[in-house]
This record gives sequence, C-alpha cells and structure tokens, in this order.
Amino acid sequence: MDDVETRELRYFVAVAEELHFGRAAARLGIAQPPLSRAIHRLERRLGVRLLDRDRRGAVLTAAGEVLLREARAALDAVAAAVRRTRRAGNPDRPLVLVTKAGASHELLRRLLDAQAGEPGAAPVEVLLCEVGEQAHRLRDGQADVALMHRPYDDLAGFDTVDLHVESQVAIVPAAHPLAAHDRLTLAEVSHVPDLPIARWPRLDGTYPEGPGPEVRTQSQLAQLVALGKTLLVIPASSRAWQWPEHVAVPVVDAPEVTTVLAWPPGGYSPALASLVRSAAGLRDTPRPLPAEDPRPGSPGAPAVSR
Amino acid sequence: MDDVETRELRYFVAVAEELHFGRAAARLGIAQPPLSRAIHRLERRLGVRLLDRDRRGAVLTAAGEVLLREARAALDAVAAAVRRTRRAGNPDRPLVLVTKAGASHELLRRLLDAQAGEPGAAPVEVLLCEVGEQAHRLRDGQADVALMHRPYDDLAGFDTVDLHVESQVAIVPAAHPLAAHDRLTLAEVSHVPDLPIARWPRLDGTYPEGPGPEVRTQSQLAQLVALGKTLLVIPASSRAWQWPEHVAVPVVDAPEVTTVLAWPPGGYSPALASLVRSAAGLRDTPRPLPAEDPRPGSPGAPAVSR
DNA sequence: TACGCTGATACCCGGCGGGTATCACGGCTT
DNA sequence: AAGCCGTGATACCCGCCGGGTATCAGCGTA
Repeated sequence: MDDVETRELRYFVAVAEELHFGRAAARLGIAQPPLSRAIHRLERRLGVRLLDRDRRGAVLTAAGEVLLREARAALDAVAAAVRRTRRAGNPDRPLVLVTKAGASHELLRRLLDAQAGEPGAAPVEVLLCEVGEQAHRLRDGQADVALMHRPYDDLAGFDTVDLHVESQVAIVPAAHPLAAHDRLTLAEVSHVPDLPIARWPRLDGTYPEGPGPEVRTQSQLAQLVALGKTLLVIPASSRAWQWPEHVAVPVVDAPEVTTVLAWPPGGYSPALASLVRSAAGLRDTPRPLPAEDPRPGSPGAPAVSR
Repeated sequence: MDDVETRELRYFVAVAEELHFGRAAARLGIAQPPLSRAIHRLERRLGVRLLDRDRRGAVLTAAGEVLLREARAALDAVAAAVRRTRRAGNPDRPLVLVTKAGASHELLRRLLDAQAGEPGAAPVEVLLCEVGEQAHRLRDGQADVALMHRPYDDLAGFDTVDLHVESQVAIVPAAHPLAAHDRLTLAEVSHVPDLPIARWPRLDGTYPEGPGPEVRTQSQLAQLVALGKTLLVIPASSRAWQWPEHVAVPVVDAPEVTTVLAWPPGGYSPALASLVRSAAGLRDTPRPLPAEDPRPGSPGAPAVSR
C-alpha cells in the first residue's frame, strides 16, 4: 500500500523543481498526462496534497517541501547504492577521492605519495569538485572518500580522520591599505566597505543578498581580489591563491581550520582502510621539518609569504 | 538504464537476508520465479553478480554485501521520506521523541515540562525503543527527535544539542565484594572473573563471543545483576537500575556521558525548533540546586545513593 | 537409482505505465 | 467582451512488464 517507487520520487522531484508539469515532463522525457497521473497517485498513496495547482504552474505545499528534501536524499541513497555496488563488483576499481580544486594540494600530494608507498596500494583517482560539493559526491556514491575542512564543510554523517590543523590568512589586494598590516583580526576584515565579501550561489543557484560580488568559481574570486574588489579568509596552505597581486596576512583570531579525510560510515573496503592508514601515518608527522620536506609552502608550516 | 526501483531493492534485501529464494519469495508474498527474474534483472542492470547460487541456497558476493548495506540505507531513506511527508501533511501532528526505555527519565520529564510550558507548544509523543535503536528510528522517519548518549550512541549524521553531562557508576550485586568500595576504576570492573560483562545482540540477532550472559532487554540485565551474574557501567542518572539488590559505585575514570537531543539535519519543522529551544533553555541550568528541583536523583546532581 | 530440494526456464495473463487527443478553466490581449 | 493561449485534468488505447502456474535441470542424499 505504501511502497513508493524511485520513479515516482524522480517524477515528483522534477515537478517540484520545475513547478510546471509540462517542463518537468519534457525533462523526464515523457508526456505530461502520465506525469500528472503519477503525481496524483503519489498524493493519493501518501494521503497528502503535495502541490497546489495554479493556472500558471504549481506551488509546493508544506508537505511538498518536506518530500522534496526527503526525496532528494532518498534518491541520492539509491544512486549511491548503485554506484558503490558497481564499484564493489569491479575487482581493480580505483578509490575515488574528491576534493576542492585548489585547496590542500600539498597535503594531498603527501597523502598520495604515502599511499603509493604502501605495499599493494590501491590506485587512487582524484576527482575535483566545486566548493561544498564534496559531501554530495560522497553521499551519492560518486566518490569513496573526501578531503574536507572543518568548520567550513558539513561533516555530519561521515567518519573522519583529522589530518592537519592550520591557521587562516586574509588574501587582500596588494594595493589595499590592509596589505600593509602584518596581522589582522576578524573584526578588521569583516566589514571593509570597499572589499565586501563575495557571495557564493546556494544549492538552487540563487545568490544571497549582500553588497559583495557574485562568484561561482575560485578563479573568479582570485581575479576579483587581484582587481581590488573583495577579500577572503582561507587556510594558510591554500597557495593557489598566491597571485602577484595578492597579499596574505595572518588573521590571528580566525578559527583554526582542520583538514580531514572523510568517508561514509560503514563502508570499509580494504582500499579505503589502506588509505585511512596512510592518512593516520601522515597525521603523526603534521609539521615536517624543512629538511624532511623541502617543498616551499608545505602544509603545517604556517609561514606566510608576503 | 540504471534506474533501480525500490521494489527491486526490497526483493534483493529479502533474498540477501534469507539466502534462499523460496523463503524470500514467501516473505515477500510473491512466487519464486518472479523473484529469481527480478534479481537476475538487477544483476544485469548493475553489471555485477550479487549472489553465488548454490544447490542449497545462495551466498552473497562482495558486491552483494555492499548492496545489502546500501540498499537497507536507501530503503530507510525512502521510508523516511514517506513517513515525514505524511506527518508534514497532518496539521496537528505530534512530535515523536524516541528514547531508550529506563534512561534519562528525569531529564526527559524536565524537557517535556519545559516544552509544555511554552506558548503554543506542539504535543510531544514519546516512543520507547530498545538500546541502540534510536538512530534507526530517526533515520527511517519513525521519530522526529531522539534522546541519545555520547559516546555510546552513533551520532553520525544528526544535528545535536548537548543537554547534560554526567559521570558513570558501576551497578554491582549488593552481595559482591566490589559493592564495598566507594569508588572504582575501569580496570577494576573490566575483567572481574565472576561478573563478566553481558553481551547484547547485534543487528542481525546473533551474539558476539564471550563469557558474559546474553541479554536482550534492560530488565533481563537488571535481573542478572541482582542475581550476582554480571555488572554494568551506566550514567549516574539511570535510576531505573536501582533495585534493592543493586549497589551503585562511582567509576572515577569512566568517560563522561553526555545526553544529547538529536535530530536529522535539515528538517526544521516549527515544532522541532520549539523543542530544541526548550532543550537549549534546559541546558543553561544543567545543575539545578535542590531548592530549584526537589526531586531526588535529578540529573545533574551526580549524587549516588548506596 | 530415485527422490527431494534448490534455482532456472517457459509461457500466459492482467494491470499499469506511457502515448495521443481532447477538455476545462483562467488570464491576457485586442 | 470575446477569443486565444497556456495551464493541468480527463478519456481512451496499446504494449510491456510484473506476477502467476507448470515444468525443467542439477546435485546431494537415502
């Protein structure tokens, strides 16, 4: 009586996102009448009205809002089941590690080196994604493990190993008066009138209100800093930002950022276990001496070049 | 091409649990041939062999193990979507709070009192469950919010508010020499030869190996302590254990237990928000003076009666 | 060797998902 | 004011697929 099929959830999500039966049907590749029927049947089964049909489209009811959120999560879980099962059936599957582009690449390289040194190490494939997308990739099974940053990323629902703790720096335009400081506080960088904080899109693609410029990628943001339009506060090791027009100034009271290795709980493949072991070994030497690691800007060495 | 329906996942879970097509079909209320067909189709779609068919049943492949775990999670998510949507459509729905029977009942009463005092408070329905079941009830939508205990319960994937921190006591038979101590250490209670720790069933109903008695409910455990067969270490406020044949002795080096209110992230109904507010108010007075709270054994007052 | 138990196969039927054609209704335009 | 357009709803048909029964095929065992 109350077994809902994933097809019905996919249909509902399409309608809830488009708020228009015709467009949703086109997106799904079916005609509009069967879609209307399916949504009606879903409403009848749940005993709940999900959409208020209007002459120019439809709007979600409160219950519809709930189902939209829950259905997305459920569909993610189903997609994850499929992806993970497929990979589990593939004997020489690589481990997929997802991380933000441009962040922690030194640490990532050390992790990959350490893992490659392990005997019988599984190959690791690196998948780069947009800011904040790692959790989603992990949840829907596109990746096995992620590099994430506390407190920035939402770590709820994942097992984690802390890899590295570091302080944060403000990246400001070299020509700006703030660049002359050798240390700053959060208060000093929070509301600089001519350097408003950039705004990132929400999950639905819209932007929050505010004075700052709208950005969608990290390189846009880097460019905006170089142009003197904005500033940002990031972990000290994110050296990708270090353009000639940038200056990094330590922010003394910004919360420390912890780089963590995160993975969905319960899924202990041998390959993942091996990577976690490598990561734990890395953690034991969080601050390598320069002699041990001659690369400049190595994570753990919070030296900020100005 | 790769859209898997929940029906197929339910079918697979049944087969994977029974390891026998005939019994699984009977449990599902269908005949065996369609079930075989469905599993074959699922294997073909995933491109992965899930079961090794044997003459006397079937055994899971590695990929099958993965899918069993993932499919259970996915089906939980779908069930949660249905349940939460149904409740969201019901205007005067009560908030369902799930907790372990016998634990934290004083704190729970204070929470319910505080919530009832709120203007326009939503009714709260209390659901009692077995040890360790709260997370599952929360995940599959049978409950909106849970009282759980760190570090005992798995809080991964939930938002939480800490309510109360307390130390732990050992509950030992009154006739046992350990009862004469006025304080104990973990080392002293860990491997007492004549009081082996009881064993709880795993999720699949089997018991881990060990010398301790097998228990399934808390009252069985209480009875076994009274009979001098075992001991246990629990938070000081779990007064349900306090039988005449029991003696509670503080365990000085046991980790502190934090009672937390936990709920699935993202689901902010007004009723839930109101309860979380009540809980946060409670947290601000974690150790009420006796004058403020004349009830004996109130949580926060770690007085241990012997 | 025959029986029994397992899952696989063959075949049929009915329901349901999907398609096209059309309706009902309200807002907009002229 | 009247017609048109765009919305979702309804009516009806068809083909596929899920489910049923009957039966087969392999292997262990009595």
